[in-house]
Amino acid sequence: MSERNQPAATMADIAAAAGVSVSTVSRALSGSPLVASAKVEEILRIAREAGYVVNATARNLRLKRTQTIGVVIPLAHETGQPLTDPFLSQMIIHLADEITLRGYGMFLQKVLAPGRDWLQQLIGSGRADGFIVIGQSTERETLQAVSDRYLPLVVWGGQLAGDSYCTVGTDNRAGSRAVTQHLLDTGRRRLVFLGNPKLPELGLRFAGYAEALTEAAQQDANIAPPRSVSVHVTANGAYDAVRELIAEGVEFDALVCGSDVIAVSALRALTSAGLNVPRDVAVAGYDDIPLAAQTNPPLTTVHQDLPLAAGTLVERLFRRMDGHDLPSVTLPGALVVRESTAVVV
Amino acid sequence: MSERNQPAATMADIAAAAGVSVSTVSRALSGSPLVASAKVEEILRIAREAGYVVNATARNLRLKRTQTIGVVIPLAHETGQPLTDPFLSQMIIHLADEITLRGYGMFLQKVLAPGRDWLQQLIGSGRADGFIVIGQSTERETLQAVSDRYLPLVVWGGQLAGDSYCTVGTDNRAGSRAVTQHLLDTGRRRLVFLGNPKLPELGLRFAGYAEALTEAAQQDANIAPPRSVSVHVTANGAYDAVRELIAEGVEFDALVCGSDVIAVSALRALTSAGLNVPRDVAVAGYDDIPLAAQTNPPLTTVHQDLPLAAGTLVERLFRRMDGHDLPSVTLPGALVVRESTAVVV
DNA sequence: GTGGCAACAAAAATCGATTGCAGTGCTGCC
DNA sequence: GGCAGCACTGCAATCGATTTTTGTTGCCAC
Repeated sequence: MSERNQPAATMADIAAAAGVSVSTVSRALSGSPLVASAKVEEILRIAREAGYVVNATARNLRLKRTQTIGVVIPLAHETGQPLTDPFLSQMIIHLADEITLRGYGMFLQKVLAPGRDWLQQLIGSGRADGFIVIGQSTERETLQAVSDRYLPLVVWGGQLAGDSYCTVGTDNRAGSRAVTQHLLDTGRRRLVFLGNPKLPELGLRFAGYAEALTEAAQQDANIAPPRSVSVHVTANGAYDAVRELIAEGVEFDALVCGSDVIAVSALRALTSAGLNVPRDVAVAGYDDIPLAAQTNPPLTTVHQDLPLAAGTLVERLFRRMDGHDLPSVTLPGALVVRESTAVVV
Repeated sequence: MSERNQPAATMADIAAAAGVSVSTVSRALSGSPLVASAKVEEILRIAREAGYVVNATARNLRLKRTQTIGVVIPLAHETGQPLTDPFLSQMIIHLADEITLRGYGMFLQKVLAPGRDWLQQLIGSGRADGFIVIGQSTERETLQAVSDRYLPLVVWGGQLAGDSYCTVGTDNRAGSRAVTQHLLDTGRRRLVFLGNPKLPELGLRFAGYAEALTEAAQQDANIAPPRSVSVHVTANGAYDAVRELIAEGVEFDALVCGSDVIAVSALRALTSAGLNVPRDVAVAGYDDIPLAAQTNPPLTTVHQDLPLAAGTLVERLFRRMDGHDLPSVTLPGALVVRESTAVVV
């Protein structure tokens, strides 16, 4: 819009002002060699003076592409919760970086209450040339159904058996296994997993935890069997869960948390219950958010390389947009040992 | 797209399948009373079976509205830096919440190297019905120029004298003044400000700091004059700056940091230099990001209510989109005292 | 029997940019 | 003389939905 409450100039206006046809203006603006260079300059000058900008909507309609990537966050599992996990919000920023770098825009959509065809709707609407879905939530079937027919789609999250859609994520199972092994190696014997294993990523992390435990139990009968405590995604979910665990008299000397956010909350709960970390209980997280290095004590966790993850997601997506049907990628995670799992002598 | 590599169904296809005209389909889909209800049901059924979704681009072109809000992050001052400040990334998430709640989509755009008319371009492109600009960066003139002619624009940031565009932000000057006063009250005398005062928000925070100092100096000659140390926005910017400050032999017993991110970095620098916080040096931040409560020691800072801020931004924007020319708002900030500024007896 | 009026459906124009194709007037070659 | 080529330019169709206009029913009353 050039003036307040005044319709924006169109290409036809510029054409009229320059005394040429609309197509000539279009070509001049797009640097086509089919227009005399003197005329191009004049048209550009007039367009500049009029503050003319090509209307993206009209162009998109005509060209059937939007120069836009859709980033979708389905939140089926905990409706209404604001998404405050720093890991995810940082992910979005990094995605924005990568997408902007490639000259695309980013259309961010939170799906509060996924309906029957939410993803179909989004894709069908033609708002974006490709989609990145952050987290599978409980929407695996939807993703599965859509990916059979729609190529430019990439999902952030753990790779699950039987899923045909393209995911990018760290090896949740291996990461969690490494953390659990580390805890066992440092003498912990009664490890509880904190998080809802029904969510895809947390399920894999629970599996890794359970695997390590079961294996170790064959050597050492003192190792308690796997046990998971589900946790709400609210700010105090883990806090409440841990307090409850203590109140119930459950014995444990380590908490394997499904995420750093859960771990931080668990730390608070333990401390407030008079337990010392790491002396009485070791705590490990997952993600390595910036906060993890700053907690008291600093948190042992599994590092996920966010810039790499975002870069890989976007790179995969663009190649899929070019028609290549690429498989899923599993990125390495790295165990980061800090004081929250230290051995107190 | 309904099938891989197959063009999506259009309204004309649905019309043909239903044996009616396109306009009838359009009306049926939009619930117009001008179509017999039996026919409506049949059309809806056919559309559903075909997996038909109205093409947003075409609709937008026709209706001249996009149901989309543009969120823009200009990064003129530190080009190429990924935006990892948790405060800003959380802000984006909260904005996404508010925007989604109102049935709009969010178009997120990072502007890496603002050109002459970046905002004009963005607005003129017609990609969004209104824009939220996060941070004024060095782009005050651009904002000024645009806001004279374009109403649906709201800016997050400090309110500066002479700016006519609509801003929403906390009272940076007062917040910083309160922190500084708190430090003076607890016995600190040589306070250094950490951050680049040329950036709008940091300028206001520096002003508040300087005000408090200058006033107090009239009572107490021992109070050192205001002094600011500019800091790069990189991960280690503040770290380096503080180490340098120490190396230069500058004496200080408190650091008033322009943001929590700066403060956290400063904490590390002080600790690594063998200084104790808060005994030797008090450190205060600004923003109250989640991390601030978890640092060692926990950080005194100025809390900014992020959900409220995002809500206000969006609410203002929507009312401006309705044609109301609303003035700027200043939200309250709250001093949060934690151990990083405690008095050690 | 027909004029008048609903009630509805179909055709056509609209939104703004892009593009295939058909000119434009002129030169040069066969 | 006729036709191809040159270096452009412009007409008109296209994209897919919406809205306006126009047209066609059916029904009732006079």
